[in-house]
Amino acid sequence: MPKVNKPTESELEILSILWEKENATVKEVHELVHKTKEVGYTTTLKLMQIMNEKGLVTRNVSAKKHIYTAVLQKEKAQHQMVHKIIQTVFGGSSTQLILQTLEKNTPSKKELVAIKLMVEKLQAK
Amino acid sequence: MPKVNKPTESELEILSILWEKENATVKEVHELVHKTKEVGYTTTLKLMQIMNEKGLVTRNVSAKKHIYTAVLQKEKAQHQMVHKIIQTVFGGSSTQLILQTLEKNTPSKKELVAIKLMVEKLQAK
DNA sequence: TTTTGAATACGAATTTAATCGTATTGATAT
DNA sequence: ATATCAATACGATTAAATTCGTATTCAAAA
Repeated sequence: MPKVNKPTESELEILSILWEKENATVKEVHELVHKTKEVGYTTTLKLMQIMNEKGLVTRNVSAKKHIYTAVLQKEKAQHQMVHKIIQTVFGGSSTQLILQTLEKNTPSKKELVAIKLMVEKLQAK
Repeated sequence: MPKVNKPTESELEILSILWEKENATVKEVHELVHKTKEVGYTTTLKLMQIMNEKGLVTRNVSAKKHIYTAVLQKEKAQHQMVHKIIQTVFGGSSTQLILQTLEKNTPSKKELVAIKLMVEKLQAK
């Protein structure tokens, strides 16, 4: 088993930032994290170092300011999380998740069209 | 704020069982939990007692074997979790979640029809 | 009644995650 | 070269979740 590096809550927050910015220094990440949470700089630093050890991110150390990049890709994390949620609270049915999400968050006209197109594309196969 | 009792990982596992069985004793819950995880009886017991303190479950104590029932309802938990995931890894777009889930877990013909019907129902409004 | 065993209660240890203070490093401006 | 200061390294503490051992309780069988 290739080991599923499930990021923790805080790690996910940092990953989101890295996905957004492609890559970033600790300072840049911290500035964004700090907007949301009251937390010290070295806390963010430490978390990113741990994430590096875990292999969730890599970093370029050639300069003094290390440049971090996400290793765990967004799509992978999305899939992991969706899969988990389907198994734990939707009895393994992705359709249940979809139906309920449609009901609770009625998408815009445009989005509904996009979803319908996707369904039809899958039906065509 | 009415306080969002976010269940932990282990608590969720127990809740799933209670949702399934409507209500259950510690022994019944533990037997199922134990199939998946190597964990002692008193661990499950303690968790359920803590969940009771938190208000995630209630219990009927009139007999020696306490009967536990979920307070946090399945739909509520589903919604909480879906909402969270949409915010953290799908940039707030429920449609992104839906499209990706469709792609990754191609539902059956029948399910595709159900989803399409739901979309059309929403479009009609 | 007394014994027995299943069940709960509860304290405490362990593990994992998050936080932070202080030490050290290294580039750059003087 | 040296002082400065931004940046990283790292140990240690705190907090939260999980685990479990032992004590206690209680109903039913003997």
